Amino acid sequence: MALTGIDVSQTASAARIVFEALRKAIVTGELKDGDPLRQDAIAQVFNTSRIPVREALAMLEQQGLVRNQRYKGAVVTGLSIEEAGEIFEFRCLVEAHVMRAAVPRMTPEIIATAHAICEEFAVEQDPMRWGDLNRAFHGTLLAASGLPFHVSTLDSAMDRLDRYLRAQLLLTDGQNRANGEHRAILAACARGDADAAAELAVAHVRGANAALRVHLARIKAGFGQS
Amino acid sequence: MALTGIDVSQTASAARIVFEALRKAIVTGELKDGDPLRQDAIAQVFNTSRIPVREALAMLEQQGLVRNQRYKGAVVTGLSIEEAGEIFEFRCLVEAHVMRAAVPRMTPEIIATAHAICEEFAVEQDPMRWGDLNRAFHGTLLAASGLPFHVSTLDSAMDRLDRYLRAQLLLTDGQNRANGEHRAILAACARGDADAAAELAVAHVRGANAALRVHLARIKAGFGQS
DNA sequence: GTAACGCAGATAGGATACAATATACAACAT
DNA sequence: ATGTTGTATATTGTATCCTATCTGCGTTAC
Repeated sequence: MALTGIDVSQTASAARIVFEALRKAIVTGELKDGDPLRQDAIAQVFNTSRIPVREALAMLEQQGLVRNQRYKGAVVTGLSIEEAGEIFEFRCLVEAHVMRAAVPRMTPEIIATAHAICEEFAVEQDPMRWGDLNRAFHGTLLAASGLPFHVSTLDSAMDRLDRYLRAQLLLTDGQNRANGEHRAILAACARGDADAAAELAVAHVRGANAALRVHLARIKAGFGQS
Repeated sequence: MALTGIDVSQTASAARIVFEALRKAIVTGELKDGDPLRQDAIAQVFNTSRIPVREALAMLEQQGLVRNQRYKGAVVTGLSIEEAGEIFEFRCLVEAHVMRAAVPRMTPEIIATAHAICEEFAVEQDPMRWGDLNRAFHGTLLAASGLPFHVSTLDSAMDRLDRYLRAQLLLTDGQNRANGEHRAILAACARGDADAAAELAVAHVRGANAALRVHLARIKAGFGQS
């Protein structure tokens, strides 16, 4: 028996595929706040029936990405400035803790991987990929912590914030700033300075929040309208 | 038109009812780790079809309370000692932060409500209600923080831990200990000492974790078997 | 003219029916 | 006896159909 095969049982159900696709579309901002999600339309896109779509919407609601109103349908949930601010503070709190736990456990391989992502981020031309690379960078470092519950909670928080972060990266000097801060965090990790890495991570998150507030305030004041 | 009525549109869908009922059954320990959840059986219990049941199971999976395996069905997820320990530490981290934010915002009414729950907890005979009262106590204080995302995250963490806490309350001197610690926390809140309240809350959570570890270790060693 | 009413189309919720897959067990070959 | 294979049954995944509810627009009463 020298036969190599892939685990067929892992083939995802339609519901899971739809869930992941919708999740990504919401997180990246492809689907915007308040956009209605029509079961029929989604079912057609994925060439399936509405049953798996409904399961996907139920899951998205649990993640806080969608609001479901009986007999009215699902819409993408937005965030107020206040809500976004709270979630940023949550990230600061938890990410600092996780980073402190992660630094002493980082192998040279992890540092190298993060470094590669960092460099790719710096030279990437396509703004659509910045968000992905940003999350990959943070995810790589945090995963070393061995604290999967904390990390998954941060992931969930990031899902709520990511569209706003992506928008902010595009419209300001965000990419450069993020790039510099990522390098500083990585350097602290590489020299094993957990406290510095945690502090830099917090500053990084707070900076993004501040930039975002300015950006949203401008839009609200009518400057950002197209 | 002096007619008062309730918002009929809030009548929950079958999926939501099933979700809440299963969630409560899992959280309270009525459904135990590894118990299989048969769609047909659940549908019969709630006198509905399998469609809403499947949506409920999808939601429970997002909450981490259930694991769904394609064509095999859903089972209640258990927690290893390590996983439970991590979630306890998460609670310590977040609850301390939320408590610090909550104390300066606590009104006399909130203190009074928490006090009433505390006293009810002390004299309650039915062990099945201890868990509910414990959560109500913590929830009342934390809600004052005005940090709904943090609080909902803590709630989700509690959902994962609660069955173990309830079991531990039953088998040790847990109720007395919890009761004393609750009163100490409440006293700190009442005198506006946020730092003390946060520290006491952390000690309270860590104590529960320690008691639980001892309890689980005993079971593992064969002492706790019936 | 305005506001209430009613109807029609659109859309979500749910039940039933069918397909796909897993599991247990019996029959069979060795 | 043991291991393999076929088959029956249980269970999950999905499609289709029906029902309940919402929404928008035209009608009508005042």
